[in-house]
Amino acid sequence: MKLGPADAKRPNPYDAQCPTRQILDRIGDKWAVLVLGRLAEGPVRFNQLRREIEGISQKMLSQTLRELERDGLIHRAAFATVPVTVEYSIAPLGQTLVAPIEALSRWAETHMADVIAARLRYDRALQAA
Amino acid sequence: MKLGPADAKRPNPYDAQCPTRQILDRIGDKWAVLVLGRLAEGPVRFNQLRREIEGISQKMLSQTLRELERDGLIHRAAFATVPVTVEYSIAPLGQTLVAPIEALSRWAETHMADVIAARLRYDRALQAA
DNA sequence: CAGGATCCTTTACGATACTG
DNA sequence: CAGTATCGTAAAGGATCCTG
Repeated sequence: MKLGPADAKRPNPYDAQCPTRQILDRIGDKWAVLVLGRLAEGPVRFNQLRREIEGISQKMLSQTLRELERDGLIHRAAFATVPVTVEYSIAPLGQTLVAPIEALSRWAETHMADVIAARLRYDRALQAA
Repeated sequence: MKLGPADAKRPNPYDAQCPTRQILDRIGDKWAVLVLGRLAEGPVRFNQLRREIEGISQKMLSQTLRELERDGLIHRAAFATVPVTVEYSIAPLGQTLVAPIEALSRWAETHMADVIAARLRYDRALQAA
């Protein structure tokens, strides 16, 4: 994106069609990141995934998987067993997204203490007023 | 975070309190990223910001600014002029967050074409069925 | 100018029930 | 097993009006 003011020459982040915005929307999706993270470790089946990602509803899981697959970030393989078996795995494209996400994770781990301290200061200042 | 399965030894991303999740939530916030990006360019006042970030409502802008300030990512300076003047600027902590966000932006710009192609394939495959 | 308070609509999401 | 469909609630967000 190059963070900056609107500029006709480069993608305008204010535009819903801006690539960065679309990716940010995906990253911002709690479940999408968790699913991608799990699949980065290796292929998993639907219900196994559901068990491992505690708290996700089956609706959100299937919805998240469909969107990730549609974007080419993960791959879905169905086997005609009885009952049917479906295995999800990370796609090459999705693999390339893992590093930037991890960069953000490292920022979070490195600076979270500062953020929390800032919040305490802010809340205390409010209290005083 | 280190994307991976739940593991008692490292922060559990499924936990709402996980630092990574909290940061991801913030980054996922459309307006927060845009505001931070604009402030990275230099200090701006409220209504100027509102004009530059096309499409943001005053409610969302003030709400976003408050959260960013609370997290220590930006700074708010009020001047007792008449009428009052308030200038927002990026804080040192916020500055350190710019790079990881830009990494994500670069990923988006680099791979968006692939994502769009994947979507077309996916949608066409559905159509065929 | 820089917001707070209110209302109202839209969306997200969980829970539940059903199917190939 | 791996989902889809439906429903109801809760939360997000825009529009509008008001104020120091």
